[in-house]
Amino acid sequence: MVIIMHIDMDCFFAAVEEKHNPEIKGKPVVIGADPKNGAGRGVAATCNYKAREFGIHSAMSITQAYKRCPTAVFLQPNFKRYSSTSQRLMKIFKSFAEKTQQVSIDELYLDISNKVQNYQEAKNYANRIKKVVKKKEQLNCSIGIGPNKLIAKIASDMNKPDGITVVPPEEVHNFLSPLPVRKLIGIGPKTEQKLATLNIRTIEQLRRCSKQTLLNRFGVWGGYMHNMALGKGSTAVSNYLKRKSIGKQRTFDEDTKNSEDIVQLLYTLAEMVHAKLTERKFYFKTVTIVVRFADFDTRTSASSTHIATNNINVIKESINKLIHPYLHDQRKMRLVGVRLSNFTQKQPEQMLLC
DNA sequence: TCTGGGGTCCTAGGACCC
DNA sequence: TCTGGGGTCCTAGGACCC
Repeated sequence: MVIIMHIDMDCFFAAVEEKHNPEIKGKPVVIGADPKNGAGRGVAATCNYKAREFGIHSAMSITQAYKRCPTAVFLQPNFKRYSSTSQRLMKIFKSFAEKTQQVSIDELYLDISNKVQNYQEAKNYANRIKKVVKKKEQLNCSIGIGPNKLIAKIASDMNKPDGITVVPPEEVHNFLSPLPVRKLIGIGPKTEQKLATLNIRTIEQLRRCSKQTLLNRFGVWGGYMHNMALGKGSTAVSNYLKRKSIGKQRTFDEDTKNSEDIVQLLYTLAEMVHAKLTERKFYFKTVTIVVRFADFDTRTSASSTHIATNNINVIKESINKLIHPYLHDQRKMRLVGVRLSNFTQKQPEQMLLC
């Protein structure tokens, strides 16, 4: 019997800050952009449950969050702190299963099929994991257990914070049926809206819809959605993940039309991206720049070299070439970014000088 | 009114090759 | 003048996730 577990830390960034800074415990805490007394740009990355009582949530604009609770503790994210905590946590989790798959800084799957006999034992196993995490790191997590990754993932979200939700195979249908389609991975606001026009709002309604209807409306993705509604999901728990791209983007403090500032920022981003590239000993073929105008219209433009390289000058030359048409746009720019992709790890063959 | 930054995956069209 | 089909690579945009 396959038993998959999904572990998700509760309000991870905020919890790490509270642990590091005990005097803010019990207060609403928002991690994200600097609110600058209500004039800040950007969004809240996460917040604790106390802040949620004020209606603050992640991805909310930081000025909105500030309006809802000006007295909250606003902190800028300290990624070094989060990633070192994450590394220690992952080490703990990985000691509980041979097959694990980390999906983000605070989330992972465990295949515990060979660790427990049944779902009751799986629940006890989850309790043991939580105890160790609480003792070693003073942090809470929520755990979902099910016959595949999809069910485990949805389950872990059901009893937050500090919860355990177990969904044995025979309960999968009842578990999923009443939930909104939005709970399924990959169904976001757009797909939710399109499904609503077919009168499909719950997972049960999605399951009862004919597969052919979904295939006609959404293509292969429709068939995949139908499978999810039936509770089918992948059980492959593997850590193998190849980096596909490395990028950096930055929002200007104020929208600008100043070409020098724009190119300067792109060069700075290029250097940061290049540093990451060399750290990983990668060679790239494609440079993509992204430009967001003040009206949020976002454009990307890419160019590729025939042979992979790790030369920073290639990045800068591509930037010069790609940014040029956008500098003549009437609108001010809000954000620019640089992304490298199409990687090889081997040194590209030397070009023959002839 | 305002909307960050790091990513992945998919689609669709065009160029080009055989 | 009209004309195929398969494959690969590149580019642009969109949807989604944490």
